[in-house]
Amino acid sequence: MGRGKIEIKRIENATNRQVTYSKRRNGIFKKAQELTVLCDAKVSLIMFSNTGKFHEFISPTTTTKKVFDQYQETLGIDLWKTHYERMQEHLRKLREINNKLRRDIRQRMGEDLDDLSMDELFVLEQRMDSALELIRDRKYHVIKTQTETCKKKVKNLEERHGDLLLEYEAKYEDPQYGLVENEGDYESAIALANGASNLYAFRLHHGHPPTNFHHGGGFGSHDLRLA
Amino acid sequence: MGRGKIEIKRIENATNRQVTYSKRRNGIFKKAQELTVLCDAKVSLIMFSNTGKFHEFISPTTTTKKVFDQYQETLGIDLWKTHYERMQEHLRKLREINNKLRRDIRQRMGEDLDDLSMDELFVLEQRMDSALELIRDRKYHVIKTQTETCKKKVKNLEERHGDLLLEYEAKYEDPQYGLVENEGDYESAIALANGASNLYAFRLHHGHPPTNFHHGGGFGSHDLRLA
DNA sequence: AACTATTTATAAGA
DNA sequence: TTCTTATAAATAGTT
Repeated sequence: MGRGKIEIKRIENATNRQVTYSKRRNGIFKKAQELTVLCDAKVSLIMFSNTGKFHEFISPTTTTKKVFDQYQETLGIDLWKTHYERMQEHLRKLREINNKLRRDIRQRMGEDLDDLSMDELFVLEQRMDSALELIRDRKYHVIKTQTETCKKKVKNLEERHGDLLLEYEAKYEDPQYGLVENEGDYESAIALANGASNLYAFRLHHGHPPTNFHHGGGFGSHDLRLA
Repeated sequence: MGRGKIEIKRIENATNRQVTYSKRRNGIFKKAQELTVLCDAKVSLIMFSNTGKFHEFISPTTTTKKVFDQYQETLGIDLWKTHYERMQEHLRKLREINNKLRRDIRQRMGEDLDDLSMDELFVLEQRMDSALELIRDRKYHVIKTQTETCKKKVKNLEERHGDLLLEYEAKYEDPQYGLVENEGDYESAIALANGASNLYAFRLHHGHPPTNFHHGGGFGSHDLRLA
């Protein structure tokens, strides 16, 4: 339809091809639009020119996604099936591992034991026992560390206390110091009082490490923590 | 283009609409085909009639999936993004839970304890201890059940042995039974011998339930199982 | 589905 | 690209 009939084969002249593409693209879009209206149809028309330029027509009554979904539904296929399936499989495996881990934990909590054989029960018991030993070791280590830290602090305080005490007594015994200077030491005196209090509290236990800290006696001693 | 000009609006007559749809569909498909060839373009044309009938044209140089992928790539969107994201989020959560479960198990195995506070260590120890008690209870229950089953079997065998013994002795003492009939009892005699052997083995323990079966002494007794 | 008068699309040229 | 226009193609209404 034009000044001359043309053969339907690739237009070799690039400019010509581009012009024809532009004209016919408009033509086919118009046709798609008319079809949509006249026949109440849903049309999706997507085109990429040989230079990669993109154009599309979509009936106003729908969306491209809907057309894609309906396309796949109609043909009973899923173009992204493998991708989905890989994810689904991954999810399934994770859930499975999850359940196994949960079961393991339940058994370590003493539940869900009915399916275990004698052998499995023995193994579980031994593992629990050695784990418990490790946990107790760790606990005693933490306690020991805390105790030592505490001792060092106290020792430090004792030394500072002794120094202060000496200084304080020296000042009291020496009449050349008036009250004015002593007032500036008010906070030091407070600190001194607190230090002495802590010191006394500690000395109650001094030289008597609580028996609870020894292996085998710690169970149920939750409220005895030092911190 | 036809005998008369028509207004571009929905054709109310269903038959007419259907005929027009059919004619124009062919027209637009032909146009798409020509565009594909003349301009070396890629065209995807998907149509659903108002009755839901599906038709498509796709340039032979491509596939519908490729067009969909290229469509999304060109527009920089992912039409199934939310779907994917939901799955990804699901996967992420599962992995997270998984890691927590693994950490819990490691701690129940006495590993990974460095980050635990004193309080947490106490709680863990107590939980492990009570779980261990449950596991031991279960183990002793299983052992007890097995022992009782074994006892019943032995008692049963003892009774059958006694009966056989009586029958056997009766036959020996009674000269009216010849050797021919005794030969038929060969297998019974074997069974008897085995039964007696089992019985003897059992009688070694009889009346002395192993102390290991009692609560508190079972640890390390893995090789003592009866089965 | 085929026909055909008429409208529409478009090839070539400007 | 857009406009023009001669001509090819599509198709509405009819058979």
